[in-house]
Amino acid sequence: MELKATVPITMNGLKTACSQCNLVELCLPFGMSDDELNRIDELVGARRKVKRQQNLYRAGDPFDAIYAIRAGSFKTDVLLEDGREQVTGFQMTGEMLGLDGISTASHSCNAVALEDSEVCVIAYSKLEELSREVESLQHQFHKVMSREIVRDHGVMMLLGSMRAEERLAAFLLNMSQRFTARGFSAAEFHLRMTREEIGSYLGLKLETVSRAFSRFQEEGLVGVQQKHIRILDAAALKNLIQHSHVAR
Amino acid sequence: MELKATVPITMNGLKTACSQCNLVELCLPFGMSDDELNRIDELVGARRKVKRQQNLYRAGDPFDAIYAIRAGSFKTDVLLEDGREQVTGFQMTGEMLGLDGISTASHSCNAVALEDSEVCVIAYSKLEELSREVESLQHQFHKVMSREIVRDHGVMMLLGSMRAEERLAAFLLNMSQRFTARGFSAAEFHLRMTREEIGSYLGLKLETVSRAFSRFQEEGLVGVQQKHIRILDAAALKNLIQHSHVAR
DNA sequence: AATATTGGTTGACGTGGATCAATGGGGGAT
DNA sequence: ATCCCCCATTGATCCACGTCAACCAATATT
Repeated sequence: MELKATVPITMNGLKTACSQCNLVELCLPFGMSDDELNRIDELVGARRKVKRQQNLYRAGDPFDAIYAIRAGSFKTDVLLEDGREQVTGFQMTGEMLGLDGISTASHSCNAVALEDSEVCVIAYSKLEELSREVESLQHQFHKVMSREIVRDHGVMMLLGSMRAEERLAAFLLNMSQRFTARGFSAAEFHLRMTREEIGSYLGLKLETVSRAFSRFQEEGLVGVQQKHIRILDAAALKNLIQHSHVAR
Repeated sequence: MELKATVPITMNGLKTACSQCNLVELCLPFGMSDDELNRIDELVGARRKVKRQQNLYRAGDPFDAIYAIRAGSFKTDVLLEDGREQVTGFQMTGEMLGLDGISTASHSCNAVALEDSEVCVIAYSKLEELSREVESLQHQFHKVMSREIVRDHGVMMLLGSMRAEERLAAFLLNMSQRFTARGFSAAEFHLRMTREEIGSYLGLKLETVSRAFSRFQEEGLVGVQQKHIRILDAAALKNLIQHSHVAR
């Protein structure tokens, strides 16, 4: 899933500037002109590497920065006192992490790397400062937050109104679409999360996820080999979601 | 649930200024100084009345404003093509509606009044403009959006990891807390939504909601008379959520 | 006041997904 | 390269919640 920069590495080592980043089309600076891009180049203070299974931040940590994923992928989750975990999302390159922290100035969930990853650290104070000056940054940031809200509503729909196989179908189509946006195959990809994490995200037990995968395989909708997925009949998956046989 | 303005009505009819509004402590201008309040008085262009069962906006409507609830209450929902409805939230006075629209410049859900209500219309372009000038407005707006994200994660936890009675307990405690914040009784309140709407929000069928209410009543946790609710043992309700007997 | 309509409660029964359990593989660690 | 533990799969059984249905209460309509 690692993306390599297509621009030449500059002399002074690793440049952290957004203007030099090939993820610009997926990330916060989406749609900005070169001029605007130059103005926000100071936004990313540093990069930070996070090893697989390590936390980028934990619930309760003081909030002072948001993060853009430069390479790798993450999950976010919330924990109940009794140990129950709810995965609230999976994030890939170009997506933002940490928006939950603005509300109370401390993070409300955990962010864990699903593989060795790297993020751009965006000091929140600097983001507010710059987005008062750069209109396009302000608007783009608002869009990112709003998109997160819309995405969450979609997950609620999944969790509240869909059956197990519908949930998994929606999940797979969503992953496929996001891989496509990153220039990878829509039909063939590698999941970085376990069946248990998928299950937690979809409100299902890992056995149910596994069985749904097997069923999709039997019916020729997808090819499943552990974490390697091949979408064989995307149309049938879409159909499954909208035309569920059971009235709910 | 109707709140009356405690400030005198000004001569020139209905003043829409935030500085004149008694909901300032719950709403977007929370925590602002008088100076700042005066600067954002132009934010609210108009008020709009919405009758019970009517839409404030629908999914697909072009987005140009967000709304602050002045009086009354709303639900937001998303519909699947096959007719399934997922209620994504219930909103009361001082809370914001329409944030979902920023992302694509068109609304992604429906907002329906649960009773005759009134909202303040905040032109989004003006909000962006003013929040470039007024730092506290900028920050407060970001907090409002972030809070929505955190709330949504809480709902995912509900839907993905909790049992029916836990969900209802969490819902009741949440309602109680929000009524308290508005100066109403924490122990006794009137729900404006039907069992079916509660069920949709909690990912349950209306019969299951009804049975859970009855069970809480039997056990002396709450008094239930249709939509009128009395919380009799809040501690027991809290306990129910964190210490579920079933390991999930 | 009479009637229609919508919303809520309760019972009987069915089922989708959880739980419990056993068995194999793959990939990370060293 | 090898080991071992985590992860995935699959089967058998169970149960929480959904479904179907009847009935009643509350509120709106005339």
